[in-house]
Amino acid sequence: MANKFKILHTGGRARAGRLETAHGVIETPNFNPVGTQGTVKALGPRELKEIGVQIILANTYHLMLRPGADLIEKFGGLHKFMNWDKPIMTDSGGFQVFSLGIALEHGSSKVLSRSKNQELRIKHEEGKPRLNKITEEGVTFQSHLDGSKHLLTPEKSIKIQTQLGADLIVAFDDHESSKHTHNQMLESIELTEKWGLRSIQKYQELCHSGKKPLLYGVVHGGTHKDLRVRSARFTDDNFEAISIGGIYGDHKQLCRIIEWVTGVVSDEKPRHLLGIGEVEDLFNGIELGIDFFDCVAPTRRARNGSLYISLKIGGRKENHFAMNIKSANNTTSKDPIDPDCRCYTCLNFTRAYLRHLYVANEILYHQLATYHNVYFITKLVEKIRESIKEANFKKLKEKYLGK
RNA sequence: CCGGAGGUGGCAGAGUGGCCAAUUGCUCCAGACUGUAAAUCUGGCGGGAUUUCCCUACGGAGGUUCGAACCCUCCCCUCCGGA
Repeated sequence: MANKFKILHTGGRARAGRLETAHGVIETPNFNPVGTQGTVKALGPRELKEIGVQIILANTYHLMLRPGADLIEKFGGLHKFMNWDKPIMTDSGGFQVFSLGIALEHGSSKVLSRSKNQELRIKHEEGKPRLNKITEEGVTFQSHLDGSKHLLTPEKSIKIQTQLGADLIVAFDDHESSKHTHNQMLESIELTEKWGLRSIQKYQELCHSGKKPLLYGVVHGGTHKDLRVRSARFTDDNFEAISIGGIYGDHKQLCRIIEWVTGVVSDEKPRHLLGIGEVEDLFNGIELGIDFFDCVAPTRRARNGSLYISLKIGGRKENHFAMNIKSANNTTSKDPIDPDCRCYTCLNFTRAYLRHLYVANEILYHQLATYHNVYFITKLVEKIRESIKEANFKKLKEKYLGK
């Protein structure tokens, strides 16, 4: 039977288990590399399997706009389209639709701080702000590709996700920034709840076979404890799987939010922390009972020259366990990125060569760098999984993060 | 040798009397990155004190001027064309 989640080991709130899906088993805790557009940037399925990646995350928003859900369905679903026969999770598109428009108005730090100039330029060119409109029905937004207008609703999101054939899907949720008042946040989670119920309804309408996907509800509530708890209870009451979204703030804030949610939610349901996946957060999240993570960190960091390194050569939370391949001191380095790493990149290439590839803008850099980072995170989570089985988690965490 | 063009910060290349320590691009240096509009973005890039500051600088040496990268004279060098 599909979608069977089983916890096999626990240690405090931390747990290790397995989730069965139509496309195979995922061992938990696990990390989903992000493959927004039906590809983990710079890595093919062959490399992903070689690394040991068990699941990837793709995105409803991007795929509905290009190449379109109907087209992918005609190819037999996303698995066949991209030639990946292991589990796929799709995001609902809620986050993108939010970050592409609403963020501009409300000033979401997560989105705005990084693309302010770009946003402003586009705003100027079009002569009007790109605001997305939220109504009870759904979100009207403009495509980032051609400016065309679209309406995304819970029903549409679920429909698209089933067309794509994902194993794990996410209910369509509303997003508010961390700066919102308690009242505004309350309104937001009420909308998320309504949309959640409509997502469930559509899901039940479309999925009845034994191969039906697992539907995650999304817990929101910003940094307000009562709202997070309320949202968590609602999600637990109505969904078979729990995801936590709308995460803002520092690592400690993040811990608080996770703690509130995992303290309320049923133990036997899988829990996914949306969009989070720096090393420090993986340890903290797992300690507090998270089973799944997805994050662009390893892939994006790789492309931007930030490569993960182990404790032995200076990896620590302050530097996000990463070094910068661009640094001048790598120019003549005959060392690999990380002497302890057994990945293809580290076994075969020097820092000097990788730096050269980066500086020369060569495609191979992206392949080798992304391979390393995804490998690093995948193996780290593997190690964490083992540590839970062997009741060593606390020790391992202390080794990485200190006391 | 004659004619023509030109010599600006690591490179290319603006500026042609004060708002120039000098536009811009590249290189270079550093940093950021958490449900990917991201092979992106931000900052620095003569030296020193390190709020409006000082010094050395636009091939070299003089000169004109209150003031010159910018005008004049001579010298050196590069490129193109002709002998």
